[in-house]
Amino acid sequence: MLWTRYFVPTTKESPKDATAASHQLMVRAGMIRQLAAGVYSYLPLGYRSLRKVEAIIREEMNRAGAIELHMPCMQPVELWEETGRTETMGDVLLRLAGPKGDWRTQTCLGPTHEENITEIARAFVQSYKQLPINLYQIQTKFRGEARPKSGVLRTREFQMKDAYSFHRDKASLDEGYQKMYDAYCRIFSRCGLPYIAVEADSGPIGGDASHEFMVLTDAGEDQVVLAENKDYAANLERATAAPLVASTAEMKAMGEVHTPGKGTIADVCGMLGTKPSDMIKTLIYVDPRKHEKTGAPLQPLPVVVLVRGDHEINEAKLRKVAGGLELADERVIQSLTGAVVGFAGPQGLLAKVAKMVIDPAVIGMRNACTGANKTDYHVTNLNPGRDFAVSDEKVVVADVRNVVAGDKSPTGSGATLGLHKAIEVGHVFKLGTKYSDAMKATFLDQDGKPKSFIMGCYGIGLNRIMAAAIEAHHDENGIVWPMAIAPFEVLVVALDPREADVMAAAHKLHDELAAAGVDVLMDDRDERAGFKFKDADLIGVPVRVTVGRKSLAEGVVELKRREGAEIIKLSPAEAATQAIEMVRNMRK
RNA sequence: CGGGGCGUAGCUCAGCCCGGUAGAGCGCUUGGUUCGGGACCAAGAGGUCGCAGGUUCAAAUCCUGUCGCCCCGACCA
Repeated sequence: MLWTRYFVPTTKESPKDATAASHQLMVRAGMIRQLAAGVYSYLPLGYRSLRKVEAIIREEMNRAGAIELHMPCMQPVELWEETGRTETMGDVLLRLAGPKGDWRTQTCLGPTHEENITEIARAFVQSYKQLPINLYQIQTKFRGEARPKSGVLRTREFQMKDAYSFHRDKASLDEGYQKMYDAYCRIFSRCGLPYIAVEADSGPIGGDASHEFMVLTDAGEDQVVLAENKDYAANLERATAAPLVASTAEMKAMGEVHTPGKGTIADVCGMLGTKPSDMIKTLIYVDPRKHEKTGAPLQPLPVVVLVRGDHEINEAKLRKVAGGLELADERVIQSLTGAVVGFAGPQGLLAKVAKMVIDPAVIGMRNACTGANKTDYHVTNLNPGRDFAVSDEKVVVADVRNVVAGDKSPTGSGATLGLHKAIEVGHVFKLGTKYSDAMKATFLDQDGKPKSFIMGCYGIGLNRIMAAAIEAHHDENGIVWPMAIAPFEVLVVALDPREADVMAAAHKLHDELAAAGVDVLMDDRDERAGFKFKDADLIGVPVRVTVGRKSLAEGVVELKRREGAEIIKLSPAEAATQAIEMVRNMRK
């Protein structure tokens, strides 16, 4: 491929608002172009790379025994009503607009395809003899993301590989899940990603086991908890820590202090000189659900949640023990505690609430400080068990906090946990029968009885793989592509395109490489050397062969890898051989 | 959805406060000089100033509305 005959619109400047390195570099390298918020065109260079990612995924999925099919982007809303996900997906589900009663209003663009695939299985898979089966597709997904960001890391339209497996029993699901897990490891390794697999929360998609494949980088939006000895890795939403050591301090007499206007933990600590870890944070939640007809709240009483002052509530964990709750507004808090926001404490509240959820870290506290349920006052030396109940039918003691850096690994190894930002590039779930039950998708088992399919589902974000690869592999000059997903494998730079000898040698190199099956691009532009080297580094082709007038006069060309500074001078023929060798070694 | 910011040439931005001929750099075209790490000189092409109303003799500039984009937060296979 000749650069002058190709289309690589590189630029020196990148959009001011591009903060992620991958975003800046993809724009500057002429790989992508934004059309609308969270919507991108893939220009030839970007598309070549995306197609390579796709090919690797396809190969590995096929190798793992999955079968490719293709489902529609355009789907009837009715399908989503079968599983109640019009509700749970909310605005993420993109619906077409149209006049009332028009077919368009009953049509949406698919954000994922559990319903679609389950419908297919329901129609065609009737016997246990057809199981297990894993069906996948690589296809465009649409999601009404509230806030697209970081270039192609979070978009409203993106490419996804989604696979769905169907099983007759748990053991078969476990096997299928492990097969996908292994396939994912191979895929991400081949793409050159420094990934880790972490335990994950399955979120609204449901199911009981799940792993996310993460690439650690500050450009990511997810938070991963990692033990320093690597014996534990989990998404923050899901992560737990070893129990904290309970204090054995002697209980002191409770007191009350005047803390005018000090409604936050930081304020109170600043004034009283206590540590946040000696405070109890008292949060008031309400159940937002209402009776369909009357509009009255299903649960009129609030729920109180206690965590230590230096800890944060983990809403996902809270949802599991107390259902979907929302933070109460000022009015509810005032009427419950008799104080303005910022002065709530657990003492004396139990009778007035539906439930009190206490984080175990709070149980282990002694002589804590918290709000006095009286505006501008706090209490000191509050003791769980003595000053408020920690066992009662309304009390639930459960881990509802986020792990913090410095916590210890839940494996018991004593390893310290740290927090890291990460990009989620893949996610595998054991779904169980959530969708097959809802959609009455059954097969006849050996005993002649209908049973719901036991399902798994497995997603990979192709665009994120590209972006994550760039986040992990770039320097101040540009992208440093892993060979397997580089848009081109070798760049032949012809430095003096008006010299017949140079062009003849460059063309010959180009043709030899191409004939050997190497993806080769030749920069034949009539530009100055520096300009072409800058572009070469920017687009990050892994192997560069420079053909220049001076060195050619000595009978050599220059071979250089994008990573590393070493320049090898070789005869053109030898350079071709070595470049081909390099490419083969680096492809994996 | 809450808070903030920005829409002026293909790109990055100035001009707006204080109304009066629409600008710079990069990129592009032509000619010349240069030629191994984003060269230089000269001459050009290129913009209904997001859109719609309003105020005014006169609006990129002031007012109102609207659309789009970005950032922080909330949300999130």
